[in-house]
Parts: sequence; C-alpha cells; structure tokens
Amino acid sequence: MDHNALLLLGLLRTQSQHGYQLFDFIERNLSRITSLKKPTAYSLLDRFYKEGLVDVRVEQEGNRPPRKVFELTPSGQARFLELLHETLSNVAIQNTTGDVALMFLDQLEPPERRACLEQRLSELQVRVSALENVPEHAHSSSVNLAIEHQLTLLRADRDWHEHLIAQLE
Amino acid sequence: MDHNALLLLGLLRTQSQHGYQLFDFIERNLSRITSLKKPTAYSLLDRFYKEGLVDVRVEQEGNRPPRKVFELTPSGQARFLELLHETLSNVAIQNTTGDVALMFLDQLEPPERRACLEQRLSELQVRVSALENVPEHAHSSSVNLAIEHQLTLLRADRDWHEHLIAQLE
DNA sequence: TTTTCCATGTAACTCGTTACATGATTTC
DNA sequence: GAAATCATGTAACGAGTTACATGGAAAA
Repeated sequence: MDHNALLLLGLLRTQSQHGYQLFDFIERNLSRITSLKKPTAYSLLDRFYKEGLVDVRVEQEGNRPPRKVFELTPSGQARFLELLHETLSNVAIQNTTGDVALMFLDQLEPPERRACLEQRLSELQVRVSALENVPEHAHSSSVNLAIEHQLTLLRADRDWHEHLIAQLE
Repeated sequence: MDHNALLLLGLLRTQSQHGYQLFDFIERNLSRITSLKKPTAYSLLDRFYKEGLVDVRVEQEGNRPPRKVFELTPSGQARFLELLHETLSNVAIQNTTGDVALMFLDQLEPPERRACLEQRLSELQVRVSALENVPEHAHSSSVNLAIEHQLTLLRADRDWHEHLIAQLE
C-alpha cells in the first residue's frame, strides 16, 4: 500500500535521515500504529531516489559504516502532501479476515464457538488495556490521536463481541 | 492472507461448486464483506487440489465450457475447521493506512485538514447508510452478523471523526 | 449483430516478507 | 571473548492484482 511511502516521506519532512534511523525510529516509537521491515524501508528509499523525491548525501563518522542521508526534494514534499491528502480523504478497508470468519460462525458447535469468541474477546481486551496504558506524553499529539482512534475502534469491537457472546447464550 | 482460503473452503463445505460459481457468488452476495479476484480463486483451487483438500470432477452440459467441480475431502474439512478456529480466535490487525495518515494531520493547514476530514466523514456516512439499507433477509444469518459487525465499527469510526472535527474548531 | 455471459486460465508485475551476508564497533 | 548495535543491502519466495487470451452460447 501507500502508507509505507506516506510514513517515510512524512518522517523525512520533519528531518533528513538515513534508512537505519528511520527504521529504528518506527520500530521503537510507532510499533503500535504500524510496522515497516528493513528491506521494505531500504527499497522504498531507493525508489524515492529514482523518482526524484529525495536527494542523497553520504556521511561517515570515523570508521563507522557510511550513512546515506535522505532529504526531501520539492517534488518529494509535493508527493507527501498529495499522498496525505488522498489517504486522509478516503476510507480504508476494514479488517476483512475477521468478518469472513464470522460468516461461518454457525458452522461450529456452540461450545467451541463460544471458546473461540471468548479467546478473541480476551485478546481484544488485552489490546485495549495496552493502549490505555500508553503514557500520553510518550508521543507527539498526532501520534496520540492515532492511538485514540485505534482505541475507539478496539473498544467498539470488544463491546460488540461481549454483546454477541451474551446473546448466544 | 488466509481469509481467501477460509472463504472458499467454507463455501465448498456447504456445496460442491466450480470456480466460476464460487467467484460469481462471492462477487454478487459477499462483496460488502470481502472480494476475491478470479485468478486468485482459480489458483487457490489449484493449490487445494495439490494439497489434497479437494477432489475434482469435470462436468459438461451440451456444448458449454466444461466445469471443474470441487468437492471437499475429509482433509479439506479438517483444514477448514482449523482455519476457522484459528481466525476466529485471533484479532486481525486494524486498518493501518488511515492511522498513519492521522499521525501527520498537523502537517496540513487547518482549512485543508478540515476538508479532508469532512470528506472522510461523509464517505463513512455513505458506507454506514449503505449497510443499514441492506435488507436483513438478503443473506444468511451469519452473513448478517458480519454486516452487523462492520456496521458497528463503521459507526464508531464515523462518530469518532465527527467528534474530532468538532474538537478541531 | 454486437454485447454480455459462461468457464477456464496464463503472464507480467508489484508489494512485502524471511532469511542471509558483511564488517566494524561498542557493550556485557 | 561473545553478543548486540550500527548500517547497508541481496536473493528467494509468496500472495495478490491487472491485463490478456479463448471460444461457444445466450441475450439485447
């Protein structure tokens, strides 16, 4: 999808960085919201360069591995805003996997069905708790916004499952 | 993902069918919940056969194109239940794309930001309405369950966005 | 008679993942 | 002295998409 590109361009907009730095930052600070594997990051940055969205300069400190520092070009700036606009304006598709499974719920025997749903419910609760316990100040306000958004959806999902289980009794 | 396999195996469980029939049914009746492209369907069915999850027999009516009718083997039955169990028990990952965009919300000028969010909100509302107007009896009860689930999450998402927009004033 | 439907597929491509490779340097 | 960190990548693979190919039958 495009969210990986959006993410990298967005991070480069606030500060020029090298690939490892971007990857590391995402893994440490944004793992609750998204994930980006190293090869994906590097190959995207390559692509950006080929498309003229970034400039590269190589830096080196002592005998450390050389770093390729990427800086957004004006065309990269434009692309970022375009992508952001586009992504924000459109509604992403929901989690299909779970809903497909729900369609076959009646193919399980009641006890097993119940066990599965209970399991799912408890996982949902764990995720809700995890996000509730993220300290507010650990992130920028916009990151907190994304976390709030996830929390809202997770809570709604949890409540729905609670309801369903009660109803199936 | 596995939800495509789950879907095909699940449909084959209730009735032996050929590929086109499966694809057609999904497109006509389940498009609100999931989508499956023709080449994906055919290649999955091929794989099922190679793995011994289905048996095949070729049928032909008059001069019509021959049909390859697939029937679940016991091993396919088992695989279906396994997959269903697994999928139901685990929580799928949320829609990452939108949340990544939210992280960069503060990089837009207030008027544009507002416009994007309004656009998104109105799309969410359209989707909610669309699902609300699906006649209850158009589907099996389990399909209705999946639709109910989506509706719940879409409504929560819509309300959250309404809130956000109000708050940004 | 032209379009749509039926029914199957292939080929080329994109995107992402896992596993592996390299080689210095700092930390335990 | 071993392990983790820094920093880059390649190669092989898998899943899914788009576009294309075929060829008869029914519908407009």
